Amino acid sequence: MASLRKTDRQPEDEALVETPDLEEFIGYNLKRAYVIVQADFRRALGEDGFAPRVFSALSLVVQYPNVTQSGLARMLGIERSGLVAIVDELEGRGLLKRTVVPGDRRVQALVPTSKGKTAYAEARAAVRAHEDRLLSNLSDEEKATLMALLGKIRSHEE
Amino acid sequence: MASLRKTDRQPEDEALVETPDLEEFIGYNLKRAYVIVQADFRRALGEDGFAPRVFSALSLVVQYPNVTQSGLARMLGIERSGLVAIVDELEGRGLLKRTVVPGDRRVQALVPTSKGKTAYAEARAAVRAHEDRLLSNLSDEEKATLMALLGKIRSHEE
DNA sequence: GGAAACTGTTTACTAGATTAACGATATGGG
DNA sequence: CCCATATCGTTAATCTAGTAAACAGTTTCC
Repeated sequence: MASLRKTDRQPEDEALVETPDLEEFIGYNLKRAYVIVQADFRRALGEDGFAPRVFSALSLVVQYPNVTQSGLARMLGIERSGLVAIVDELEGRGLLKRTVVPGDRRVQALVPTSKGKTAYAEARAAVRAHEDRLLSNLSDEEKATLMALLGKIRSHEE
Repeated sequence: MASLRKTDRQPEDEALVETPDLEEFIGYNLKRAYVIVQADFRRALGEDGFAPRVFSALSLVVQYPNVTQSGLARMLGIERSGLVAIVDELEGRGLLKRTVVPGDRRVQALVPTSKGKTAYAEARAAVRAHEDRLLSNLSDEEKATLMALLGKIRSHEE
């Protein structure tokens, strides 16, 4: 048999193989693309950098200071129980504070520290660099088109 | 999301952070879109339907009969150890068989049963219906454009 | 002949996320 | 006012998807 080093040969005795069905599905292509982008994101931000979801949370806290955890979870589309660890991490790194809200002792508003704002600005630059590099084979117009089409899918969000 | 107001914008924010907006990142939009499509996939295929990755594996086994597990894992972009459970499930449901390959006693070729081919044809129809419905606000041309753009990202595979 | 590589598998671990429950608090109706 | 109901942040248990490392058996190559 021939060498099977990098690519796997398919049996020649079968009928000629057509284009795989999988490639026709948007969902499959979406996932494969997402995995690539996510892996590159992590690589770009490094070992002790932000995970994508932590970066997203910090971004929203910087953009919407005094947001509550429930509000943040809603924005991120995750359960508020799942947000606790994320906020713990960000608070542990001194990037935000849980603060008391006068008038409602249930909630704790999330406020970015100045260190948090700086860290976010730096991380955002790193993320932009990562996307610019990874997507350098897409023109600005193509990127805008992709955003618009993903937005059409996202229109199914609550 | 749009219902949330920005609060207490401090002057120093402007200096440090221009418009921190998650929506500008391809990765974020990709993930949000992926989550929606995947959730709808599962809803459409039902409680005891295929999970996306199981569907993908079955698809490839039907189209590439006699593929090995290593080859299949490579095609799916996952580790071969992670494929064992998927193949176990498909074999347990009688949809494929692990068969001995004369000439190489290490590998076990994966062959779809006729039940497996039928089940795949039905599942594929269900997945197509799910995508047609979910993406009904995209024209055929837009879907093709989206595929092409995702393909450009996927060109970074391997 | 022997080192290196490959196959399928098990085991252990991680990350991400969900559900259900909880105590504390807030709110609105009667 | 009281009480039912809802909300907030949190913990704990569980689930899924996926990786990494090791393994015995097998094959390839020099």
